Amino acid sequence: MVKKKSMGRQKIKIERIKREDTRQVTFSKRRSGLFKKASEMSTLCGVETAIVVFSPAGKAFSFGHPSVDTILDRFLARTPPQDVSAVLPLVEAHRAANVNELNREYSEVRNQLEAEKHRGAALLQMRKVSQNQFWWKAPVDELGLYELQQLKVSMEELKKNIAKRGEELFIQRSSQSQFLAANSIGFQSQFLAANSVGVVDPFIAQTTEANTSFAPQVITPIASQGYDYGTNYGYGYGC
Amino acid sequence: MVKKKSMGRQKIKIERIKREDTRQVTFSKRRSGLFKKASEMSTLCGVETAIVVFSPAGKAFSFGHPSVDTILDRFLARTPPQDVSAVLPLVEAHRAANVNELNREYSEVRNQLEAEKHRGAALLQMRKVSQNQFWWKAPVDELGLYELQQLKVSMEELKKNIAKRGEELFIQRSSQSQFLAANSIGFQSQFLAANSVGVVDPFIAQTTEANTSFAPQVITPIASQGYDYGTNYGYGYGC
DNA sequence: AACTATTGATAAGC
DNA sequence: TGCTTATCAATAGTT
Repeated sequence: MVKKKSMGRQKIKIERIKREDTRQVTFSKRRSGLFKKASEMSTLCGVETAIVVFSPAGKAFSFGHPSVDTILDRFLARTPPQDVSAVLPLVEAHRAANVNELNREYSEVRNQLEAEKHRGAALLQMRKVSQNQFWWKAPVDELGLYELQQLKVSMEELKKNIAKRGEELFIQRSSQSQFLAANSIGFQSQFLAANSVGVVDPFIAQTTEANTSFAPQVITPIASQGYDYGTNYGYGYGC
Repeated sequence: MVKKKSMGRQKIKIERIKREDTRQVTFSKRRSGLFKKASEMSTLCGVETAIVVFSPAGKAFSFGHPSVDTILDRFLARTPPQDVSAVLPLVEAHRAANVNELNREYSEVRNQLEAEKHRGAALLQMRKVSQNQFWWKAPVDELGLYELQQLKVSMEELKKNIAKRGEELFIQRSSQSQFLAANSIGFQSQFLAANSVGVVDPFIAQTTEANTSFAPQVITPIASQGYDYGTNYGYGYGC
């Protein structure tokens, strides 16, 4: 009989750890692990890396290879005059907000994607598909019997929804329905009439290419070569 | 006898990888892993993290939770500015560059997000739905005419796929098909016939008002509260 | 980009 | 914190 000495590592959900002591321990461990990873990457790949972490208490922890300041200076292109924000806020703040928002959403989405991983192949598949086409174009090949059954049930539901929605739109537009007339198509019953699929009408929504992408590429400043890959870091206080 | 499909991961020495292609691949993988770790740590421990990486080519990659700038500004204790005209262009260009890098860095996930935004509420809704149910249960209410039109076309496709898949499974399991029988679901032709998923004929170009700008967002001020981590050290030459 | 055999990281428990 | 162990997660080498 052997009594296990520990339960070993357990899987955890990526969400704020409630217990304070545990949270602190985890922070310490992971921070260490993160810095180690950064160090390895820097050495292995010949890149320069800087990390800054602020604990809730406002304490700063940092890692830099070769040095935090060197990298941050480069990143921020910090120029002598250290004053900028009094006025640039207008256009600038908006952009900063975008970045902020972008980051937030990145985390959010990634967490969601992470969650989806555990929901089986069907959803994973969906995710891929959603990148290219509309979700309903998802290939059925990966679906198993159970999923197909679900699909069947859901299709019935969907059918009802579509019918309902179709009528809504129909009614909604009937008053000014030049298009409807022009196409001699009504939603009412035809909408779901049998399997026979009607022909798609030529009208197509213009993709508003009023795109919101961010500003076109701005070449990243910089460069400089000749690195020093001596993993030369150590612990120390306040600096 | 089973032939191993790969040697699996091998231990490596932490030193600059010589092969260019391998180094690049490793950089990509580890950078992704590093950012993920940072994201997890931020969430788990409620800390703010920023990472900046410069490739040898001078290309910048960054990660920030909640945002790189917020954190770096704080870290550098940048003082309130006054002289704008001279610096604005520089800073602006930088921000733009940063945004650009963000875009690159999160391309996979963000593209999806972007796509969803451009597509309006429908897909966003889908994303939510995917957390709970199966994608095909996505409500149709949010769909506009254009989407419905797409749906119609896609349903035809889907129908074919389902039929095909259904037959595959049918054949594949015909010998032990109690499952099918028990559920009174036949895939062959019945499957689709029974559901008669014929769809629509929407039309009309609809301006998807999915006007995709990012929601303005105030930069998250730094919180400071709670606990106090004892150790405050930093890696790096700098100091 | 996808796949595994491995190595590496780490949640628990002391 | 530091150590240990059992697991979980990341990833090197291949295809």
